[in-house]
Amino acid sequence: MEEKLPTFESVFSIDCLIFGFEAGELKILLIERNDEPFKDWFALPGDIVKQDESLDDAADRILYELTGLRDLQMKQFHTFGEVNRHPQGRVITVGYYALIRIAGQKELRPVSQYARKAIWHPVNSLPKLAFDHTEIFNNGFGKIRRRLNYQPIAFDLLPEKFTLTQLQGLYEAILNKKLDKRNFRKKMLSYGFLKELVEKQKGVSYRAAKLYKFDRRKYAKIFQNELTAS
Amino acid sequence: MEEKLPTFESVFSIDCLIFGFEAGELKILLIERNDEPFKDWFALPGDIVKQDESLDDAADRILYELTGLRDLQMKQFHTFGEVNRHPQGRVITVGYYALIRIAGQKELRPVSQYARKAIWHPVNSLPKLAFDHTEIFNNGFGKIRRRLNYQPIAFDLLPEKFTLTQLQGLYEAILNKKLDKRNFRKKMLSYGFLKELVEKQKGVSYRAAKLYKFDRRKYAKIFQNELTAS
DNA sequence: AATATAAGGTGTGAAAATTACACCGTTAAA
DNA sequence: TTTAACGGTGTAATTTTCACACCTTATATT
Repeated sequence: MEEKLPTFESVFSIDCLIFGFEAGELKILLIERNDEPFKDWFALPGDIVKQDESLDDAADRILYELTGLRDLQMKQFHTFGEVNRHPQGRVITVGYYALIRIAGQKELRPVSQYARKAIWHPVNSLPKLAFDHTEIFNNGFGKIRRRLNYQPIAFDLLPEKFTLTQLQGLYEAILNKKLDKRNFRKKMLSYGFLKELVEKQKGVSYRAAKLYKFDRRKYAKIFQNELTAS
Repeated sequence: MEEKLPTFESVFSIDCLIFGFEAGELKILLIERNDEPFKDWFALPGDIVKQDESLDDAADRILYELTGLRDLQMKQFHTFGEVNRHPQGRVITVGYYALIRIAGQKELRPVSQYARKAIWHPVNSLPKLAFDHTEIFNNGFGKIRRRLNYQPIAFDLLPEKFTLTQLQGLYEAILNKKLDKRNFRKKMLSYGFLKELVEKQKGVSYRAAKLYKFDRRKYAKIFQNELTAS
C-alpha cells in the first residue's frame, strides 16, 4: 500500500457503538470501509465533529445519517486519544453508544462515501476492526454490561411490547450467561416499573405469553425516590 | 472588558479534578486565574494537550506540573464539547480526576503563567468556577461517589497507615452522610483487603487506635476472582 | 380426537447481606 | 481523680439472593 495519504494535524471525531437485538442475539452496527486506510475492513461508524456542533449533536447527526433514526439518546462512554491511533494524523475520538430497536426500523441507509455498506454483526464473533476500534468496542461494551445491573437500558433494545422471556433472553445475551427464570421474573416484577398488558403474544405455535411495557413514569418516580433517599 | 482576545479554531484540553482529604474534609485543587478570560476567577487546573502526547500522558504531565506528584493514576471521566464552552474558540476538554494524599506532599508548586496560585478548597462550598468548570466538577464528583461503592478508591486519599475512624470519616465526607460505626467496620474488615498493623496511632490525647494498611495484593486477588466468577 | 411439542408460569426454603442499635474500655490532659 | 474524647465490640430482625422442579396452556401433527 504505497499511495500517499493526506495527513492532518488535529481532529476530533466520534465513533459509535450502535447495539441492536435480533433473533436472540446482541448485534452491533459495523460499516465496511471503502477508502484507505483500512480499505475493506470493518469499522465502527463514525465521523468528524464539525466546528459548530457539540459532541452530543454530532453523535445524534451521525446516528441519523447512518440509520435514519432520530431522537435516540446517544451516550458518551470514553475518549480515546493515543497519539498514533490514526495513521493519518492526530485524531482524538469520543466513543458514544446507543441501544436501538432493530425491528420496525427502516432499511439502513446507504452511508457516506467512505463506507460501502452497513451491517448488523453479532457481538460474540466480531471480526478484526480498523484502527483501535476493537478496543473502543471492548471498553464500551464493558460499560454497558455493568450499567445493565442498575439502569433500565435493556428496554431500548426491545419492541415496545415484550414478553418476560424476551427480556430475559436479552439480559442473557448482554451478560453472556444463563439466568434463572423464576428469580429473574420475580426480580423484574418487584421493581414495579413493568406494566402488564391485557394483550398477549401472537403468532407463536405454543402458549402465548403476556406482554409487558416498560413504564418510564413509574421508573422515574422510583429512581427519584432513590436519589432523594440517599 | 473590551480587550481583544486571540481566538483559536480547534483545541483539545484536559481539566483535572484533584481531590485531597485534609482535616476531615474533602478538598479539591483550584487555581486562581491570572489571565483573561475569567481573570481572577477560580478554575480547575488544566492545560492543552500537545500534539505528541496521549490524553493520559497529558493528564499525568499536568498533574506533575501542578503538584510535583508523579505516577499517580489520573482517570478520565467525561469529555465536554459544547460549542461555546470557551469564549475564545472551540475547545473540547477531557475531564480527569485523581485522588491524592495531601499530607506528606511537597508544597504546591507555583503553577504556569496563567495561574496565580493553587489552593485546596472544600468541595462543600465551592465558589463559582470559570467556564463550565462547575458542571465538570459536578459530573466528576458524582462519578467518584458512585464508584466509591464498588472500588477501593478511598485509600488513595489517606496516608498509608490509617485508622478505621479516619477511613469512615472519609467515606462520610465523600458520600455526605453519616454511617454506622459498627456496620462500617464489620463490612470493611469482611472484604479482607485491610491489613491490621501492630503499630498504633500516635500523638492523640485519647486511646490510640489500631492502624491499618490497604493491601493491594489481596485486593487484586479478590477482584480477579470476582471477574473470573462472572 | 389424541398426542406431541414448546414454551408459559408459578413458590418455598436456605443462606447471605444489610440494617438498627448501646455500652464499656482506654488514654491523656486537666 | 476526674473528665473528655474516641476505640472497640455483638446480636437479632429484616431483606435480598439463590437454588431448585413441575404442572399448564396453546398450537401443530397424526
